[in-house]
Amino acid sequence: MTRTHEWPVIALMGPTGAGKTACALALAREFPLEIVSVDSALVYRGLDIGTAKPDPVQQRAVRHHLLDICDPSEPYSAARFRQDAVAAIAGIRARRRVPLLVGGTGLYFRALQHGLTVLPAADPALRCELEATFVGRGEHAMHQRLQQVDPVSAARIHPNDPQRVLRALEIFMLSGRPMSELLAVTAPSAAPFAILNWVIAPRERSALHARLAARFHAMLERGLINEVMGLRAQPALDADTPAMRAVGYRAVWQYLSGELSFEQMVESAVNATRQLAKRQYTWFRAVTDATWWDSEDRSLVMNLSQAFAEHLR
RNA sequence: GGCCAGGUAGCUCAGUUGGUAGAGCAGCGGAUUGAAAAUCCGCGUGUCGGCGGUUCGAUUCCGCCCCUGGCCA
Repeated sequence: MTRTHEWPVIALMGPTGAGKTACALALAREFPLEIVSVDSALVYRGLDIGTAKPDPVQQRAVRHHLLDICDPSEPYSAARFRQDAVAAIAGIRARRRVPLLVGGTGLYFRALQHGLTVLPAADPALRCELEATFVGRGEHAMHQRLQQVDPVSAARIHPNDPQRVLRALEIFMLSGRPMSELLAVTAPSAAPFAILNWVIAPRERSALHARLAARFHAMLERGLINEVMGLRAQPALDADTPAMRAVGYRAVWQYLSGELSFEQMVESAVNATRQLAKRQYTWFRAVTDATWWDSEDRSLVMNLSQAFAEHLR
């Protein structure tokens, strides 16, 4: 147990609804684990039911990190995640415990494992300013501006992708240098430890679909609408706040403001969940060194703990 | 039973003055560097309800039948 810090960190990734939490808790009964959440929605305080956040009982059973660390009115980021995760893992190892990364946010896994280029941080005020400058100046005005200052990025980023166009322009405004140049000159630094990638997912994604619909109905029964009503009552939150665009929350918000009927809300939320799962598969399939575990396999937990024991040896 | 309106992609519908059809949504594949549960890109063969008839050619016109909805009995 004294050489804990030398073991590679296991990353348990999987699409929403694949049963990551249950697996992690089962492993924690056998090994001295602490869990580091890799999830862009679980960081927000007050988003509990709709994010399927581990409940208080589960959180008492195993120590969890990176849950409820951010107010929903302020945006979290991949860069903050990387810092927070590295710090959390260092702390766990200092306690001579074993860290386990668990989550479904592909960008965060990548940012942690392969690092991020040093770039200027997001600047909300500048973003507002840029939005205001280009509004009403044509569909692709901002992209055309980017074309002038950073043609390489402009060629890579589709004109219809406002988020990335804005970010590239923001980087140029803040640093005076094109994003493409910064990416080219500085290599991102990899994680200060080895990571072993495990993916838990049904072999056939369609196996998830029925379960995701049932799970959303269960969330409604557990009070999801009340949870969103509480969030809507916070003056700092609106429909465009990143946290309120999370799967389920956006649809319930629209339902509460009368844009969707109840049936439309349910349909929209369940569709969004399926689409999220699909995008997660795309991320995980791109992890070339990952070991895939079939979440439908009855002996999954047994197999996982066997493999886990091997790696701790 | 009679009349009317419909039956086209998984769903909601458009369309073809006769040359075998296309949107939205869903679905599928992909991208992803401080918003990522976000944002974006790409992918459309389907007995055009069935059977006959007219025609070089019918999803389109005609006839009969079946189904759905409405109105009348």
